[in-house]
Amino acid sequence: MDNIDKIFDSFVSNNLFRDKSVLQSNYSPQVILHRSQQIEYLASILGPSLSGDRVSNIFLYGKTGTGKTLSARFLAERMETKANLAGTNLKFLYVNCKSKKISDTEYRIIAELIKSLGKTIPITGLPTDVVYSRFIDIIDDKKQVVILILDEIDQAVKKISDNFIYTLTRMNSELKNAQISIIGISNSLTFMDNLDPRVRSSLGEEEIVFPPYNALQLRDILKERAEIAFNDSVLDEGVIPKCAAYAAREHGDARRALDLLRVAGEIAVREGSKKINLSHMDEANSKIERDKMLDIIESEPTQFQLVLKAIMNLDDHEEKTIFTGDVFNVYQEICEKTKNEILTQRRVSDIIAEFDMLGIINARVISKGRQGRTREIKLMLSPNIKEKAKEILQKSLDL
DNA sequence: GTCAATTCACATGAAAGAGACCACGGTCTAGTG
DNA sequence: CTAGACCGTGGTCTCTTTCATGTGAATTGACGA
Repeated sequence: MDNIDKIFDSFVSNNLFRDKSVLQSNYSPQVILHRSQQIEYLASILGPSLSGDRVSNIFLYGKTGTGKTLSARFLAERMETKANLAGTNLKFLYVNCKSKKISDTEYRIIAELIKSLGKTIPITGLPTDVVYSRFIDIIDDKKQVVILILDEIDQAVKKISDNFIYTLTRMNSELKNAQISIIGISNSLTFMDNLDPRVRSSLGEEEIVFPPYNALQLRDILKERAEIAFNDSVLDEGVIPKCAAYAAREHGDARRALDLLRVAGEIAVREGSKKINLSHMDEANSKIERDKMLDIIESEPTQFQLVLKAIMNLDDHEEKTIFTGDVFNVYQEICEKTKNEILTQRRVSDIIAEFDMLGIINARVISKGRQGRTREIKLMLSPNIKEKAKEILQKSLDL
């Protein structure tokens, strides 16, 4: 009882946060710091759309958390209001190709686009070309300029194929009244290189690079947001610089920096502390790291967890490096014990590759001469995460 | 000793099947006037 | 007569399996010095 009261009290009387939403990633600030160059350039390219002209397709790229999405949406909003005043039909459609809902299929991306136009379409069940033509119909309904913002477009292309973009860029030729342009946003800098040349030239009519923020710029951003988010003088000296430094190490990811600050705040509130200090920061940093991993592990399907379990068992017992064959054997044992279906080696091999992508393990393809070719696997979880991960696996596999 | 062929133990690709899902459209049922 | 429940259809999606082909170096064995 008392404890619960205490917990509640710490929330009620918490005078650290003024407005926490400012630190959430979907918050869009009034001003965007250190991006004026990019934004102005973008604006100058998009400008003609205000008078109803088609504008070049644009390709934005930069690492995560460099303000690509933010800048694009910021400008989209401003331009839409401007267009309203001027009486031009200008529409921005924003789609994140990576979000779970979309789950990276051509069909759903179009479906999402249609939905954001206010029309609906079955989530599945229609042939893809029908969806396209319906999309075209809707857009071509009246004279307007439509600008598609395709966020994380590299993900879409990886899962689907690049002729998806090609179709989109070619769509203009089928439109009679409307004009369509594309803003592609990508995290990967090399994304453009392995595209079909036709797509590359049509998508990349203009390119804007978003360089990572350096520690100083991050500091400015953090300071600005922190002033709104926190009450006065709750941040210890050095918290923001440290936060900026952490994030700068992670290739200048501003989103990460803001998360860090928010979590540090939350930890401080929970502790009932009056201030946020450096130790909160450190804790926040490891918590974010840990949560991310554990979340991934927990949400993984059963078979993936079984394979991971096999890898962890091997990692526990043996000092020597782990190979695919070993994993598969242990995996089979575990499956028999837990009465799970046993997948083929082929599939397990893919699963291991996916773990590699997730950063849970580090796998390297090596050739051992006569002993064949295999992956050399190393578990990349730090000890305390590993323990937690074990618990999660126990829970979700045994019962 | 040297060099090419062999061979291992998988990696990597392609294709195709199983099972789940979902809107659509038609049919059936029950409730309403 | 109409709204809602219920089914079959046609399509997609994801997860797997099956079949095929690729691969890099340790090993082998033939060859020549």
